[in-house]
Amino acid sequence: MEKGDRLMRYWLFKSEPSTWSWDQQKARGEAGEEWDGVRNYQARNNMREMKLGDRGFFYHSQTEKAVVGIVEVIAESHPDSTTDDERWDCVDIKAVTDVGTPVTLEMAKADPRLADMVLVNNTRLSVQPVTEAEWRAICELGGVKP
DNA sequence: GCCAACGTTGGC
DNA sequence: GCCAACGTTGGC
Repeated sequence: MEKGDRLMRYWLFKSEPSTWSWDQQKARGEAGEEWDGVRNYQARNNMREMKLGDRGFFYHSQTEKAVVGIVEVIAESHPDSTTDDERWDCVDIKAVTDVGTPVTLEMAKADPRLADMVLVNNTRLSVQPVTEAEWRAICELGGVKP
């Protein structure tokens, strides 16, 4: 492997469907959308780690509490256009595919492979890292090719 | 609608 | 630099 190369990483983006839903994300198509409005350092730091082509789960909080889609990072960290505050950056993501069987929080909690997943243990973090093993497990539960 | 968990702010 | 107060998030 060459210098600077790095394996694809996996992430999870959490959104309230009433604020920004998977349908809205899909409607943006290839153009994608800024994942703006994040005002939490940990979540921001995770976005700063993201590279083009990284994949992520799209999670609906509140009413649905389930992973409903898969997204791809199409622009690396840049200033958040919704604020002049220089502290806040964000990435752009586009919808890649639906998760056929939405993977609910309940399902994630019930699966021993996901016992250490951030989603299960730190419910409040809105942008989270996902391990490759967790990625594969969720994809399997959701009926998606990883 | 409530409450627990957590992050952030501001006074000292 | 500590800690209490406050605000927000998200599961139930």
